[in-house]
Amino acid sequence: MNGPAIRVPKFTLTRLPYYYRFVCDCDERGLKFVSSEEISQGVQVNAVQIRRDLMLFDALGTPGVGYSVGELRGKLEEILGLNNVNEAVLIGVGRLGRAILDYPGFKRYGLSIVALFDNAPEIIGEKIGTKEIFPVTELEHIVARLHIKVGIITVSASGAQSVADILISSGIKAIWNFAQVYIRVPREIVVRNEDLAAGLATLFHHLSETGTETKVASDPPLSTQL
Amino acid sequence: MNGPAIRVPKFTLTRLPYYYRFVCDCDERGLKFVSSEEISQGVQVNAVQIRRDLMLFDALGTPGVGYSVGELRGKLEEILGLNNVNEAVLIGVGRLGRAILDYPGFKRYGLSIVALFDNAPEIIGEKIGTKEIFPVTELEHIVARLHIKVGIITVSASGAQSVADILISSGIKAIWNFAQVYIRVPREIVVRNEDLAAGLATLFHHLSETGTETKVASDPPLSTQL
DNA sequence: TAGATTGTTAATCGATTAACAATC
DNA sequence: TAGATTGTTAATCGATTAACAATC
Repeated sequence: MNGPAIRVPKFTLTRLPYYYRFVCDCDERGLKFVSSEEISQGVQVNAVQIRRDLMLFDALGTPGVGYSVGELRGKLEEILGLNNVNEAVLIGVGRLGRAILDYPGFKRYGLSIVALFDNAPEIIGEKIGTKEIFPVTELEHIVARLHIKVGIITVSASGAQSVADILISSGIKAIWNFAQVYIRVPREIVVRNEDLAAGLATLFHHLSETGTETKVASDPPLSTQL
Repeated sequence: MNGPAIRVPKFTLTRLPYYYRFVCDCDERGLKFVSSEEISQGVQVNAVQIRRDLMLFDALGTPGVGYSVGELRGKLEEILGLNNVNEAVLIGVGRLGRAILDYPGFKRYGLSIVALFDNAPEIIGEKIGTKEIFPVTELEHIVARLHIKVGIITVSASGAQSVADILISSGIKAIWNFAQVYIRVPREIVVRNEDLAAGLATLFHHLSETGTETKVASDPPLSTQL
């Protein structure tokens, strides 16, 4: 499909979603072309960087004109894997789980949460929208049967690893972990440990710096584990 | 207080919260000393990197022994500005706002949300725990009077910039933005744009890569704007 | 054509890691 | 002392930016 196996720089990948969001906005405003300089303004990334990043994926523009908005959008969707619907299960239907369940930003990304799980007997069977909450004992079974590839963990820290283990043994490929612990997984499983508190800490650090020095943090939200 | 104005590498700062979490865990387990190698295991960061990062802040260990858990914890708290209580206001008391309001990870970080704001008449006056929801028209007034330094934006994308503008004009110093837009602020204000969907996108990308190549993403959640 | 903006190479910059003497 | 683990320098690696010819 692609040439000689592109090696994507770690940080390029974290910038792509921002380009994507900006290009979607352009698209919705009806723009046909956009220059790297304009994207640069919108996402706070150097224009050369952007051209270079896009080049890596053969998302090419036209000299003197810029990038076709429609084409670029399509290309980014392809790179980011947004064309296929990504089915997921979510474990832990507390407040955080519920917030994620209707976080507006996911629509664009083709994320579809197809089943919910929790341990608390009093909410099992409850429906949120069209989705029923199942007991965690059903997790392995359902994930395996529906061939779900993504698991979202929103349980407490103490329960996270065991949930992860169940997910892995039922054939999950990627885990998005919001619990306050690092979970350990085999090499072939993709994990993203989302630690909101860590973001907060860096914010506080900047805040505690005195006057002039304060450089502001933005956020290609960064990085990736091996 | 400090010597010749330490210049902290951008990424060092994003790793610190992870060290902190690990060291807290050690502390709670009653450990007195921990080596850079042990921390390395726990947070998935090279041990040399850790020693170097800590060195920058004069968080020194003892050769042959390791780091004093208590001392290191204290030092990290100081660096991350966790000793002073950080008062914040939260604007937008929807599901996301409520989730953040009781996200367990914040306790450690001295974040205290002291007032809530929303526009929806039907929830104004409602109390969440001990905190009342005020109308957004009161925002400027209250922030200024209480000298609040941190604002958390959990409104929809369309409302975010105007909320930010109000916060800024009432003297806020830092903004933690969960809305799906980049907000623009003056240079001296610290912003962290938290885009959960972007995290999702990188997860999907890894997922769509074929077989052997799949290196997993972890996440010193990254980065900082200028 | 002249002006704009691209793709790409080369130069710079910063972050990571390897190596090791110093220290408990 | 011997063993462990540090602090720190030097070497490597990768990411960013400046410069510019090629192209529309």
